[in-house]
Amino acid sequence: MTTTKTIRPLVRPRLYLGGELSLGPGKIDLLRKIGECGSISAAARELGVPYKRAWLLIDTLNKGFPSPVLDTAAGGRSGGGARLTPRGAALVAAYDALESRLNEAARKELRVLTQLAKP
Amino acid sequence: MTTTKTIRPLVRPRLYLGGELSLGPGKIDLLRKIGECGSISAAARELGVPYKRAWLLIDTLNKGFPSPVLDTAAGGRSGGGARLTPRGAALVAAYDALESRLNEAARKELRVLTQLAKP
DNA sequence: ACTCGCTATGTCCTTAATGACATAGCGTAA
DNA sequence: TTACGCTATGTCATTAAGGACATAGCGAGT
Repeated sequence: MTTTKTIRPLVRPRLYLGGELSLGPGKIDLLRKIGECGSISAAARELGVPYKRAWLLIDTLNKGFPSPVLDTAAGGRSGGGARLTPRGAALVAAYDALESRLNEAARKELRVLTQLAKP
Repeated sequence: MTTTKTIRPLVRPRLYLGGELSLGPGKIDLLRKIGECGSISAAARELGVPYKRAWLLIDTLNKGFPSPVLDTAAGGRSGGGARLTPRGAALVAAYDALESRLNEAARKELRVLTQLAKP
């Protein structure tokens, strides 16, 4: 195995934010991709998931949070699209901060665990 | 069912330790319980999971790690039992250390996220 | 008016995950 | 030598999750 430049985090937390609402790497990656692509369907294509599934994930977020994470529009020349709301963007940012914080903080403990796995 | 005084951490990481081997809260809790109870079946009963399932989880750990996480014995007055091997105990300890480290380190970021969920 | 690409939603089928139940084997103590 | 409580393993049914398709509606541009 070769070394990689960007270190893939070993810890990608799934958070339980009360009730039915959970937030893990899948939804975050999707959300981020939608932000980049400007539409749910384009993001779904790039991530290789069916549109329906992507939409469903977003729907749980929109319903779970007090206000939607996406602004969507149907119709128009390009068919419409989707953009992150301030809350959606804040979510991605907060998750990213959390993730890097966790991986930084847990370096030592992770080393112990990976050592236990392959000595 | 017993009540627990300790606060349930918001972050309970699932770790991917290479290949098929993953380690999350379920297996750790089971392992810990087995250590307390001295048998797989007693732990399974207390956790409310079928023995088969508990055994299966342990089996993946025993196969995934270079040496087993449990010492088991069938037969005898009490029917036998199971005890954590040094590796098993180290696993639980390392996971606990990781978990508390993560929750401590990420307090601020977690607050941001929970705020986003319920304002 | 028609087209296009998107959002939004319903239905169905297949497959993976899980639980329930059954059973064999073991060894110590009575 | 019998009984007991555990480990270990197989089989089967049920359920939950995921994917594949189908379809309606929208609206700016041509």
